[in-house]
Amino acid sequence: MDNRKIILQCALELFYKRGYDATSVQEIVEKAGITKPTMYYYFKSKLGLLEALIQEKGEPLLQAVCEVPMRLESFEGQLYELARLYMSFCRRERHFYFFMLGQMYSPPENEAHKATAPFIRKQYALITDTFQRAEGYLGNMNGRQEQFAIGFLGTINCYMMVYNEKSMENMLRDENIHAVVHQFLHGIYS
Amino acid sequence: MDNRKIILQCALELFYKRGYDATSVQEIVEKAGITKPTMYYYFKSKLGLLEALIQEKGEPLLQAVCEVPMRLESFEGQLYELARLYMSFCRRERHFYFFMLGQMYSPPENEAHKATAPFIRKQYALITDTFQRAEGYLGNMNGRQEQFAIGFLGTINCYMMVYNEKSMENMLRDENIHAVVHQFLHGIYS
DNA sequence: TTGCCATTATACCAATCGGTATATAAACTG
DNA sequence: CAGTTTATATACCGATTGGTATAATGGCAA
Repeated sequence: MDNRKIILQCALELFYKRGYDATSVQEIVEKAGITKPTMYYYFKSKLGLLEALIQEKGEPLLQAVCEVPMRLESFEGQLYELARLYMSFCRRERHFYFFMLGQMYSPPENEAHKATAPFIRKQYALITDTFQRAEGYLGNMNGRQEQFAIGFLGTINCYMMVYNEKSMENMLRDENIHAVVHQFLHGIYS
Repeated sequence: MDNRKIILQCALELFYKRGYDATSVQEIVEKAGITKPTMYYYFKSKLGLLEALIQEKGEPLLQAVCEVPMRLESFEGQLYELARLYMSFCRRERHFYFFMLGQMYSPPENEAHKATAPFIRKQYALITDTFQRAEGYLGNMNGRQEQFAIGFLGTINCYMMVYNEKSMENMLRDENIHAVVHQFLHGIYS
């Protein structure tokens, strides 16, 4: 099999379990069954390895989020579709998603944070656009579009954390997707 | 001044900026203007230093959260008081709070995560109790008390992240406290 | 003064860190 | 076949890591 992909996968699992800083290059190459120069041949540094990981695992999510408004006209429909998208992605790429989630809250001066920040900012920008386009439907948001985006993704992430501790199998059922969006739109009452 | 407290404060600022793993003992003692054996005299290890930090900075928050239901009868009043408490604490101990927030999402096998997990679990337990006691008011929650607790704290944390990037001065105004709890209870509509 | 105990520093440890110079093996190219 | 490129390993680098053995302070009690 392709050594490059093996390295990426092993690195992801170790980054997820131990974090970027705490994972040594030595551990990665041992797990991958290769040696250091091989890793430095494909990725010019430990940071380069992380960047490649973000690029190759993250791009499909950004692409999918991008395409949602092109397929759906209703604002609420877009929200449901986004929730479904994120939960589906999180189930498929669980280690990657929770690793990124952790980086989001990690110190801004951190090397790993800087590598992850653009990917996360792109997500927020796309979701903020979704609220921006709903201006006629939601009324005047007083520039709180980004706050809504953060709150929306935050609510989804809370749910995913809950399901992560039980099982993620049921998470994708329509009633659960509905519950997340409903909580964001209408709160826990009703 | 007390060297012990200087070490704790310097460690916190470095942990916040760079993360626990990426911060070396050498950096801490240099910033504190002392040498390594002094640090190892007060805290027997780097991990011991972190544990002392969590204990001494975190205990007041747990204590305050504990006392909320003793002072207030109304469920919604308790929620407002909790939101005010967290925002006030976050403003007073900003570096500590965001450091803990980052640890919450960090890998479970991580040494630093294990040290912070009990503190975070205690918080969730106390908030879960608040929802449990509101059973008569909220109706049957079908065992979703903990999910509500996670969602409630999650919503508050999202708001604090938003205010952290602007200014935290206005965060404590009554209308903002109200907005957070209202979003949790009634959603972004209404 | 004497002795004890709390506090701090000098100087060091083995282990590990990210990264590389160099050599080699295999595969493609002419 | 020879020459080049791609892919991999051995063996090493200086720097830094968390941690400590040892000794010197300083103040306080007897």
